[in-house]
Amino acid sequence: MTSTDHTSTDTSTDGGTDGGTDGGTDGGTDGGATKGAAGLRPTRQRLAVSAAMETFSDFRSAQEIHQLLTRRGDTVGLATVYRTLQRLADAGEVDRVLTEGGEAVYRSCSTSHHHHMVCRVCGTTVEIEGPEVEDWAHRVAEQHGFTDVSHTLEIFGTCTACA
Amino acid sequence: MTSTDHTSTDTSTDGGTDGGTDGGTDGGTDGGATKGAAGLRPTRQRLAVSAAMETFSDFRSAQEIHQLLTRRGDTVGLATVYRTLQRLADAGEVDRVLTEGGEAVYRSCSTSHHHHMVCRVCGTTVEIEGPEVEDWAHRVAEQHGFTDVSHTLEIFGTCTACA
DNA sequence: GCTCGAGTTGACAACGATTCTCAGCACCAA
DNA sequence: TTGGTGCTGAGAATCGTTGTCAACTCGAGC
Repeated sequence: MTSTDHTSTDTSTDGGTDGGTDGGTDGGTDGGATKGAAGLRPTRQRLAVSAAMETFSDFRSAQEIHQLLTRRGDTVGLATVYRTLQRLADAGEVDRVLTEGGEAVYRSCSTSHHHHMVCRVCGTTVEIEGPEVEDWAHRVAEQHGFTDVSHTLEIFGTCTACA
Repeated sequence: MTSTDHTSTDTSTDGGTDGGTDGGTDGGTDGGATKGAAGLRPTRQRLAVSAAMETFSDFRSAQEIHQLLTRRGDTVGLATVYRTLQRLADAGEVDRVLTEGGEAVYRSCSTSHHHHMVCRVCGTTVEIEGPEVEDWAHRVAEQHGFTDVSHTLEIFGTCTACA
């Protein structure tokens, strides 16, 4: 998994996929998907996905979240789940990270810059701040002449419950 | 992209996919794919892939490497490229990391524990060691009661040539 | 209330990276 | 030569994700 860098001003380099379904219909406004920003509607589906994100603290895949919604009686199309999660991630309200197999998983998170420490057995996830790491990353980048620097970091281990 | 943690003793959690093509025919021996270890043969294809890995220093996808091989006149099947790269990665001879889109990319690397600083424009990659980060990660993990700790870290920026 | 335009949905189709399948090949020891 | 094991690769299959588009929803303006 890769942690999400909330302070990064990275724009996605996957132009081919990020044009996506919503590309043509977006007003281009950056706002929270559920916050009534111009052009964005708080639809039942979006509210349901947002609410579902608050019910777990580990990382879940879009399909898992879709199933969770169905079990809650909040039927939302899978494509809509993906879209909504992408919106939430773009808005910094959820973290999107990748499993080792390349699958995207999501988790509600705080908006400050942080990293994740994840139990490799049960998935329990702890948010961690690391000023030392920020300092180090920027220092190292300067040494090599890199500018506009961002980073991702993830810690794995076995939590006390699973040890 | 996610950096590879060479000192990690993680075993893959993707049981479904890692049984793979080679599962049935492997002797189960862990050795360098090109090093004549018991049960593993230095086939033309494996040698070609290994040699190709030494011709570039940025991260390349399996398909890019496949094309590179073809252009060199070393025709190797795509499935074989994937398999061989997986072998090399398992042996710690190449780094396998994921792009933001979830695609696996590979690069020849040193076997010591290191991280990558990658130019987001041209892909130039610099290997970096970070003892401070190791210390920090272990300290933080201890604070939260995590054991058997590993981590991934990647730095992105714009290199001097692209700035 | 009606119309229109913009936003959005969702089932199904499509995509693309990756892995599986299996007949056939390669190699080596007996 | 035989038998066993390792390996290949083209095409099939897999799977997470995204595209498509008809239909729906909503709100502004008349």
